[in-house]
Amino acid sequence: MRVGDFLRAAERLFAEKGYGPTTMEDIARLAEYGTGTIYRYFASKEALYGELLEGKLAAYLEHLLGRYEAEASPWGKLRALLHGKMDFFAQNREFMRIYVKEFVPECSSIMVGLPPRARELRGRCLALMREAIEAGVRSGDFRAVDVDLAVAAISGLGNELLLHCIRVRGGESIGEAESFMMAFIEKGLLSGGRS
Amino acid sequence: MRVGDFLRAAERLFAEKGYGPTTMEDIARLAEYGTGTIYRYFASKEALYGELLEGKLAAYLEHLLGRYEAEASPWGKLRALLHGKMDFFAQNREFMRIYVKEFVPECSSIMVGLPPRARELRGRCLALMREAIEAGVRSGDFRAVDVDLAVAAISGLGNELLLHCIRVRGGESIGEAESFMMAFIEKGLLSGGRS
Amino acid sequence: MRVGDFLRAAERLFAEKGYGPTTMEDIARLAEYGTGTIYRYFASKEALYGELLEGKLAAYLEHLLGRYEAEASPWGKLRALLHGKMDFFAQNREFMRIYVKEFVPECSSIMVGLPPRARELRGRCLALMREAIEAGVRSGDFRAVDVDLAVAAISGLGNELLLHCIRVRGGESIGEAESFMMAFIEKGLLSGGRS
Amino acid sequence: MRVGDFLRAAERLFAEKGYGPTTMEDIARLAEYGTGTIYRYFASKEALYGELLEGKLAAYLEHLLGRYEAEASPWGKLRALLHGKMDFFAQNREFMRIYVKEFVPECSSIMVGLPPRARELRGRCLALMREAIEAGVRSGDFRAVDVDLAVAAISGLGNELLLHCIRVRGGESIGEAESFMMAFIEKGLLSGGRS
DNA sequence: GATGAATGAGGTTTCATTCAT
DNA sequence: AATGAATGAAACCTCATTCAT
Repeated sequence: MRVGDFLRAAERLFAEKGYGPTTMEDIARLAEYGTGTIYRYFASKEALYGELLEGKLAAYLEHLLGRYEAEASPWGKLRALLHGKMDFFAQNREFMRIYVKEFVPECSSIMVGLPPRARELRGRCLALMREAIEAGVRSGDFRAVDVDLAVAAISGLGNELLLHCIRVRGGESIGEAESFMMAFIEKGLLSGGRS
Repeated sequence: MRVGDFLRAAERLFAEKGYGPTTMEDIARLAEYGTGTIYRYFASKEALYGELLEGKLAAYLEHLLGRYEAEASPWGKLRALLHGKMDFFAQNREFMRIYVKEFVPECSSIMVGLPPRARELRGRCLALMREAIEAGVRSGDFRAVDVDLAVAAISGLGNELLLHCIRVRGGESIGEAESFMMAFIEKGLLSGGRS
Repeated sequence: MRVGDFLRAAERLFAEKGYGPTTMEDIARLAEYGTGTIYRYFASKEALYGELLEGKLAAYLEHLLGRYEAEASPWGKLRALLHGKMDFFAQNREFMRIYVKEFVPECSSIMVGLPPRARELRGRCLALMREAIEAGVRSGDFRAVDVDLAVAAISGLGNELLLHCIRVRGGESIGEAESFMMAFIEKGLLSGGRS
Repeated sequence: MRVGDFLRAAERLFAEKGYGPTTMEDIARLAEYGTGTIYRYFASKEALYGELLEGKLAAYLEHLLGRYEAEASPWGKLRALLHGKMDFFAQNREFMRIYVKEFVPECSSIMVGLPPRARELRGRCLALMREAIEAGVRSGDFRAVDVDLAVAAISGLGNELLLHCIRVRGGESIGEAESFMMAFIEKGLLSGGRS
């Protein structure tokens, strides 16, 4: 399908060079179509970018939801989300770079112009983690933390670990990073105490 | 000083709109100079960006070093670094957005073009944390974790918490976020165990 | 062909105003295209200039070669070259101005930036005359002169005569100038002696 | 004298880089004055260029006139002019490059904007040669040539020989070139005949 | 539907000239 | 008188978008 060809090409180029430096001609050439053809499927460069984000985020949410709902306990749900994240991005490394650039610095003015649906999807992904943590705090499984801070901390931690795996280790050791992450979230860094 | 005027204006605009969408005319107008004047102080837009990063990172490193060296224990050093980070970025919110955009997704191709000195400074900031964690692991104060993963995790966690504070709470509650972060790094999220 | 349109427009404007004062917009307007269109065919202003020189010099060399090789005697060859020169530039008056500006003052620093192929072509044109004169000196048909000086003298003499024809006489009397040149080269200016 | 400092600096830079690429700041720096100071002595870049040309051409005319008037015979006058030319330019090599660029391709449109006095001075230099040749033709010392063509030919020949000397031989062998030129003008290139 | 040549608005950069000091 | 920081017009060049084929 042509739409998919363009999205795939755009994903690769946006991840490699960033949004600005990527030209519509680059995308068309990589997708092996004429430049003008893109405009039959996307209204503009911005719209193409928006649809790319939306599509990927929808897949990400789907990916998380299945695992999330299969678990009952808060800690199980949280582990499912974290595993799902590592899993999804390990298989979508190009998208990960876009995702991080776009959402990590989700400060007000930067988001201007982003399609509302992409925002909403991203919000629903985060809401799952919020739910899990809230439940865990309520049930006493987790410490009595500020839930929003916990969501932010765990998100950032996971993103950076994923980037580290790709950056330093060529993406080979995501399993190891995941184990580390689980232990870190469970027990922190200091030794002693919990056996 | 003119150089400072331009750097301040550039910092604000790069933080708000990102590098690409910010024009030299924007910067000049905000600094209240003519467009051509910038070029008496900076060779190009890229050079201006580079000098901005370098200057800020040098200040950041300085800021960290003082606190870091004043502490003796690994946990003290790590806390000093984390406090120094929150502190510095709380006072340099605009730079923080640039910092996160630039360094969080430090994947190979994205870094191309960044001035080597900025890279080096950033590397030295991270090296401090690496040292502290390594020492803690050696002394047995910290669990026997992979040091690189720990550095990545703690960096990402801190960045995201900072962003969260600015994003959601208008930057008022950095102290609270810092307390949360310390406890999270110390003990993790799960309750029980360590008293 | 578009490339040709641009080359023709550029030739005319570079000849009239020189390289610096001619703008890409001038060229585009004269060629009846939009400014940006030039860049689909030429990488830069410099590249356009280079390709213009190369194309014309290649044609000039071709033009000379045919006549040159058809002659056997040194004097015949030299006359062929001189006639070929007058002929070619009479039909390429605009290029002549560029040629003279570019190659007459072929002093080291001025040549910087000229495309190597253009230099080479120009060198091959001069080499033909050098060959002819060398042969004539060897055969005794010509006086025993320094060949390099003779090449320079005859080149400069021809260039200036061509310019004179265009300048003063509107280019109508190139035939007359050619006759003068042949006689001048043959016998010099002084009367008496050779019958 | 400041005016002289600026003219000297401008001469050197215009000769090296050409008119366009030379900036007023370049000139001021080389003359060791502030940029703005130039404008106390010259109305504009163009005016500076014009005055440079005028001054040099006036000196050139002076240089020629003395030698010219000291000779009585047409051939003597012509030789005086040619020797004067080689002499003057041998001592004013930087100016020579400017002179050639400016006057060799003296085609209508290129001269637009040149100060009338510079044109006039250049005209008077050429007029001397014209006079000498006219006299020689009238007296029968020279062949019955078209005087204008002869002036053009001899001018171009001399210019190119001068350039050749600087280009190829580093300006060391102007004497040799002058001898060649005299013989060439006298007898042409072909052997035989006149002893 | 598909194309890719054409476009021109807009960005970066240069530099002759001005003017407050 | 001398300066050099400041300027802004104008140059080169890019690229998202259009549209005739």
